[in-house]
Parts: sequence; C-alpha cells; structure tokens
Amino acid sequence: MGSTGRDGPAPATVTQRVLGLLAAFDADHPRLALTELARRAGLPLSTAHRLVGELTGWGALERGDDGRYRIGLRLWEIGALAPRSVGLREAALPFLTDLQEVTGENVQLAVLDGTEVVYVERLSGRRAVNVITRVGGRLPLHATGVGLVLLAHAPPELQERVLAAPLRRYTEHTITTPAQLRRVLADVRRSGVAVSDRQIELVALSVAAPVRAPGGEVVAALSVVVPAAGSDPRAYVPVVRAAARGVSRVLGPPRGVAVGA
Amino acid sequence: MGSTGRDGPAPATVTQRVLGLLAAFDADHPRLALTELARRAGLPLSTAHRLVGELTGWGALERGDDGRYRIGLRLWEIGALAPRSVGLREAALPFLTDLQEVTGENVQLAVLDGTEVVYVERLSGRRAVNVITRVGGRLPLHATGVGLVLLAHAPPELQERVLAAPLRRYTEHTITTPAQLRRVLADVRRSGVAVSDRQIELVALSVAAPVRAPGGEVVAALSVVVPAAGSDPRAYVPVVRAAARGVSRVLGPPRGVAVGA
DNA sequence: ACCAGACTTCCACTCAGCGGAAGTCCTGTC
DNA sequence: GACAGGACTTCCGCTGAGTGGAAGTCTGGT
Repeated sequence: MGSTGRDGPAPATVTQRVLGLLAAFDADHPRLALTELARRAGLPLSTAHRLVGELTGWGALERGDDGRYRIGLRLWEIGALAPRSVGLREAALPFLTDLQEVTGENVQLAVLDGTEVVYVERLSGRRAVNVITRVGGRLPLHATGVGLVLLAHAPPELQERVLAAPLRRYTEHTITTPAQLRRVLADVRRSGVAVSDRQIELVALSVAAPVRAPGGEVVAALSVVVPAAGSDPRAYVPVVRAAARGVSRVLGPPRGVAVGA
Repeated sequence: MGSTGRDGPAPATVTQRVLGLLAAFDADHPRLALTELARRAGLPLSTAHRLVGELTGWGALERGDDGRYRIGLRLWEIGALAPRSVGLREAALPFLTDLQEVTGENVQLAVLDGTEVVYVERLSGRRAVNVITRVGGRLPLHATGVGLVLLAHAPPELQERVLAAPLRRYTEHTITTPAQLRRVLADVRRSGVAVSDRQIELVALSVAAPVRAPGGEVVAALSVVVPAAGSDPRAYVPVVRAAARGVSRVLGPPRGVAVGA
C-alpha cells in the first residue's frame, strides 16, 4: 500500500466521476453549462457529456432553457429520504416556527457530519440579522453555537480530532486554542446550552441547545441567532432549551427510564 | 431501432446501476440491508457491494449501526441545491405557515414533474385530517388540487398527453373522463383556483391556487387540505389565493425592482 | 460572410468493472 | 458448543463498457 508515488489526477472509477459531476454543483454554482461542469469535475468534455446525458435522462440533473444544467427534482426527492435531515426536520419544524415567532430572530437546526455542522433547516426572522448560513450549508464545529453543542456531546475521539486540528479564526472572538475550546465544551455539557458570541461574524451571536433521540444521544442542535449589539444571550436560554426539549420529546419519549404515572 | 426483442434485465451502464441503487430507497424503504438493496436494484451481490462501498465512502449513502444503509447527508445537501424545490420552498414557507395557522389544516406546496405533482413542502395542521402526501412524494395530476392547477397552466402538449392516458380512479369522485377533465381545467383557468373534492380520499378535499414566476408562468401550486365533512370549499378560496399571490410576489416583484420603503 | 466557443457525435482500443465462487462473521437453535 | 443458515466481504482473470481524441455541427457575435 501507499507509495504509488504519483498523484492521481484521474479519480478513475465511473461512480466517482458521476458523484464528482454532482458535487460540481454548490451554493455558488447551482447552474452550470456543460463545459464548466466538465472542468469543475475534472473530466474530458466528451466523457462529461455522456455521463451528464445519462444523469439528465434519469432526472438527477435537469437542463434549463439556457442549456445549463441544474440539480434535478428526482435527486432532491431521494435526498428527501435521508433520515437525518427529513424526519428530524419534520419533528422540529413546529418548534422552530414558534421559536422564530416568539423571538423574531433567525432560528436554525443542524446536525453533525464529519467535523462540521450541516444546517438542516433555517427560518429567517423578520427583524433578523442576515447570517451566512443556508439550508444544506456547512460550518466548522468550534465557531458556531450548534457546533459547540454537537461537539460537546460527540464521542471523545471526534473531540480530540477537532482539538488537534487548527481552529480557523473568523473574528477576534473566535475560539482558536484547544484549551479555550476544552473549557467551553465542559461548560456546554454542564449548562446544557452553548453561546457562540460573535465567533463567525461580529454582528451576531447564537444560543444553542441539544436535541436528543429517545436513547439520550444528542442527534441535533437548534439555535437562535441574534444581533450582538445590545442583546443579552441569557434572555434566550430558556426559550431555546424549551424548544430543543420539545423537539426531543416529539422524537420519542426517553427510553429505559420508568415514567411514573 | 426498436426490436431488440428481449427485455433488458441488465441495465448495463454503471451510471444507471448507481442511480438504480439510489432509487432502491423510497418512502417505504428508507433503510436497506445490502442484500435487499442488491435485490431491489437488480444487481449481483458482489457488484452492489462494491458500488455501495463507493457511494458510502463518498457520503451518498450512510451505514447505520445495524449495518443497514440509508441515504446520506451529502446527497441530501446536493438535493438541497435543486432550484425547483429549495428557493421556491424558502420563498413560500412564511406564507404556508400563515395559511396553516389561520386554517389549522394541512397545507402543501407542489411542482410539476413529468405527468405528476411532486410535493415540495407540507405542513400538517393540528386539527388536520391525515393525508397521504409526503414531502418528496408524487401523485397524479388529475386527482389533486395542486395537480389540476399545474395541469391547467401546463403546455397544451402535456395536457393532451395526460388527457390521452387513462385517468386512474381513487374514489367514486375521481375525475376519470377526458371530457370531465377538460371542463374542470377550463374552469380552473378561468377562476384561478382548483378544488379537488374527495378525489383521492373520501374524507378530504383540497383547494389550490397557482404560484407564478416573475414572467407569469405558473411554477408551483399550493393548497389547503380540509375534511370533506361539513366544509365549504369556497370559504378557503380567498386565503389560498392570497397565500399563492404572496409567494408569487416574493419570487419576483415584476422584474428586479427594489421595493421602496 | 466569417469566426470563436460551446456542444454533439463517432469509433477503435483497453483497462475498469464484472460477478462467480470461496471465505468470514455473525446469530439463533438444539 | 457444535452446527446450520444467512449476510456480508474478498479475490481474481476475462471482457465489453467506457473512454476520449478528433471531427462535425450549431449559435451568436462582428
């Protein structure tokens, strides 16, 4: 093993090429012409053309009037079967809506994937600050409220991995040292909430709480994002916790504990 | 051309096999063991094993603790880039929520794909009848409120195609003759709303209205589903229309003009 | 009319993918 | 605790699906 010596410019397998074509789309490039698509996926034009043709025929991609390709409805449908997004989202939506109504701010629901948070739902409040998150978007764990919650309850081995890696700085308030992060995580575990104060953008802070599956494991986190100026994060703690507990309850009553009548 | 004569048991191309594996998942089978997956996709076990391994490595599939596979978050993320679902959904959600609050019933947002409606969003009202629709689900055009709206505004050639095909009967109230359907469609175009009265289930009826893009084309439809017993569909027409217009407005205030304060 | 760029089609070579078969790992049964 | 059965994993030599360079077509700009 190892020591092929050469960088593999060609990922080779057909499956990977196909996936590469899909992955060529992102939030900044939701529509791509064939040539762009081929270039972004690193495939010869004619190869891309054939594969894209198959994908389009099947409905994984669609072709717009302008000839450019976009992700197709069929792929979205299949994505909608991912248990970790839908299902969770379904259970959480009413509580998120309430939270948004009550606070008037942006609310978010996120899960852990690898060493990042993935935002599964986002409702924007009317008087809310504009945040950079997006449904389907990713951010690092150490810099977001939901990320801190998820990391605090993640397996130790993941925590170590994150602590060992460099912690990207977004603002002067971003947590960047392992010691600091360790302290904050302990705090999150104790208090049951996380506050990410101006760690991503100087204008916003977020308050997050864990959503638990019946077994007790933390499967998601939800948060409110509020303007940093003149907000007292503590004011949001009760509502956010209540919402998170509400979602947990809908997911299923805690197991293995006798509930008195 | 034609006349290969034989049924093709082997779809052959790798791309199609991969897509077939993804398509093996559906609402009734969101989690599949390798053997089931291989059988449903019509692939030899070892072939499925290899392809599934690649898909899992990439994140298109995930493997649960029980060893079964499910659609992965990564695929959901990519699906979330489909312009026809997200974007639309984003714009519509506040109006759907309001509609749901006001009526207390289920509300739905759907788009056209092929000769079916695809439900892009669904909010269930607290006192609502339980309907069979599901986010990501499909139903035929002729039997649903949203379907009638979408069909009424679809290109004539699609209308002809639907009119020519057999119209599946769900209940005694389902529209099943082309003449009947033609009449209803004309009516929908004139009135701007569609009512599907007990066409799918005897307990429910739905009232639907079109959502338009800036250019005027109908890109989606939204509806309320209410209990058939003792409901007057006409009572819902104004709210539903208002909501649909609200969504249309958000999608594009006539050609990129900023709305003055 | 001309050109440039983007897309589409063609086709002979070749190596990635195939899948039967054998091996491993569970889990439930007697 | 031996055994059977089922589910998953690995192996490997054959072969036709996939490849991609090149040539052809379409489109819009000048």
